[in-house]
Amino acid sequence: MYDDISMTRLKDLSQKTGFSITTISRALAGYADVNEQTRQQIIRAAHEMGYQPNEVARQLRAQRTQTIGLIIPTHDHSFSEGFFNQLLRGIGDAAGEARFDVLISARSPGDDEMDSYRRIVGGNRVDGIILARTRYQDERIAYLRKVGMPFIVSGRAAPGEDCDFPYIDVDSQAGIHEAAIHLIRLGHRQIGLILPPPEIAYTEFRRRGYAEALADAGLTYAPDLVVHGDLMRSGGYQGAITLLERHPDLTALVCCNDLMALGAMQALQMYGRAVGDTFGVTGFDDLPISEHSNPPLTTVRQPIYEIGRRLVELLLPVIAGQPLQETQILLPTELVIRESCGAISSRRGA
Amino acid sequence: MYDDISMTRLKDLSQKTGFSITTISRALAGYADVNEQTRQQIIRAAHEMGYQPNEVARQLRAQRTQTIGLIIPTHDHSFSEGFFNQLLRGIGDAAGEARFDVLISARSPGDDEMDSYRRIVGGNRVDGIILARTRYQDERIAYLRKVGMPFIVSGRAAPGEDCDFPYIDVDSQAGIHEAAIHLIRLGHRQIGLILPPPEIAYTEFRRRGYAEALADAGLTYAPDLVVHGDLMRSGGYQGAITLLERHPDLTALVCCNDLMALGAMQALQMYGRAVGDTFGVTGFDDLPISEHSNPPLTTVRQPIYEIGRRLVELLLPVIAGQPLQETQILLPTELVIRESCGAISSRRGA
DNA sequence: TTGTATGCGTTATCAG
DNA sequence: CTGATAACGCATACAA
Repeated sequence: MYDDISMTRLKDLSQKTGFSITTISRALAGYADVNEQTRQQIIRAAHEMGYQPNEVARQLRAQRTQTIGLIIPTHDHSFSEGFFNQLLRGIGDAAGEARFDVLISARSPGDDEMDSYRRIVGGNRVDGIILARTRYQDERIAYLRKVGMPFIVSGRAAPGEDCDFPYIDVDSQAGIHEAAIHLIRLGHRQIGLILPPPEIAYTEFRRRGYAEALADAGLTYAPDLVVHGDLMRSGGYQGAITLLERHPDLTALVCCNDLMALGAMQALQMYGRAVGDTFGVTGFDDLPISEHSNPPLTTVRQPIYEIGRRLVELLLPVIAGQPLQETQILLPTELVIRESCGAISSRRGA
Repeated sequence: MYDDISMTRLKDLSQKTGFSITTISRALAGYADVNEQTRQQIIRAAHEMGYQPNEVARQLRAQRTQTIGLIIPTHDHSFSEGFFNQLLRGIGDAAGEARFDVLISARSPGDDEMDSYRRIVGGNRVDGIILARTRYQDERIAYLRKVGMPFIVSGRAAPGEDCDFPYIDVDSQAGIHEAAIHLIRLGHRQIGLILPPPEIAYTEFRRRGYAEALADAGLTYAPDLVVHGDLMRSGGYQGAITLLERHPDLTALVCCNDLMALGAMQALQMYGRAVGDTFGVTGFDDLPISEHSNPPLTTVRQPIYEIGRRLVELLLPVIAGQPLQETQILLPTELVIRESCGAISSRRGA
């Protein structure tokens, strides 16, 4: 209630200077058809009274918000450590440079996610949306398309689904393929896979990368070597245990993100496996943390920060109504080899 | 330009149903003085046409935005790994539960930070602000106070400055004191300190905690055992090297956040110091990463996520005009002892 | 129970 | 060069 002590409006400037609101507005906006003396007088008054245009009124008037929306499940613990931070940093930087703000809607566990979308998007709070972690039959995408809100997606549609929207994704399939091949080259034959949850669109790409690598090496794909995890440490931990119980002869594990790889390593070490020596583990993402794990994690790097930046750089023209040429971008990954993948033949001291 | 395909307004519902805008508005808002049949008819129409109230118009009308502002330097690399993520997660969760969104303004390197404040705050884009990482003579606080925008601060004013605003902080001084005492008890006498940048308000609290601990143990405070770092790994790395060059007999290092401690450990190990054995290192924050460093970091834990939540919980009543009782909260820290602090006498194999 | 009129603060159109 | 007026979409005081 003790708000707005110094809230100055055009009307106040008008009263102070004696000019009309229109003239004030035009003077401040830099229009040429304002007497230079008048302008100076107005600018001085605006300065004195600490005038700051009401952005909400501007938004209503202009039907533009200079804001990008991002709807994320902050309550999802994988948020706090993993992918989203880096992505947000890239988004924030690029948005800031373009004088855009970022509106974050954090859906709480009980809520319907679509409610957030309807409120933010349908409520005209943003000019465009960045959507992350695509899902099968993603109704968010269907909604955004229906209402015509500019959007860009981090991650393609799942294989076999229509993918006629702008996105940036990395080639998960090739990335996981490379990681699996790396393990195979090191001599591993019993290789488990910890996938993301099945509803996530890229899960199938990663599964395929793994399956292909096995096929390339003449190994058979055993479904019981594959489990799903929750993309957090706990998922990797439990997944590793499950696989270890099923297959005590397991010697390697492909994990579909770094957090799960870290959790898996913990379980493996608890089970007495020598990760980095006789047991191999790979991750995906290359989070900062992964460089400092014990042993340092061999992982499939994706340029998350850069992706965040480019998402914005792609979204802004769409918002401005300029059709893009390059609208679907598939980035390569890079296998970062550290020390978490040993050879199957013990090489300690070799 | 191909926007707003399905943008329905009250006016459209009015045309469709034949009722006035007022009645539509009141029916949808659940007012009792609307004929129940009318209401049903209106609700059905709203549903059919996918009506979603324009939040910007509502904001302008109500002079409230249901939004909390957070202005952060995403370009600051410490953002992506450190304190802010966790804080943001806490803020996001608590805000989401209260149906508030979070507006993030990411100032780019070149910009004047105060411009962001003026635009967001003076522009009425938010109902309240969360301000993090207080500085000396913090002009942001002066500004928020001047314009009467509700705000709450993560971190007190620096010692000796007025601190008549609501905040949540941890007792840095006691925390660092405890860490330093821990090292002293383990036999360390030559203990370095890597502080945050001098302009940060809590820097002096942490310096005092260190100085006090030395005094308690009858050790003298040597200014050349103290350096400032940038709160990132690089700062810890460089700080450790500086101190090591100055004092080759150094056996322990108190670092004012975990990231710097991690960087310092790297430098120390490069210089052949046995961190966790003959050399002791402590951090501050207890980031998830610190549990998994090598060796695992002994650190002063602060409940960052919880702080984020409580910041929102404190801010909301202020926004609602309810004066708070407890307005300045000082939380205790907790020393989490892991393996990065050895005793000065070699105990390898002891 | 419903409708008319007004205003939130801004910008654009148009007339003087 | 300047000003009156309208409109963005919504919600309310007041009238009918």
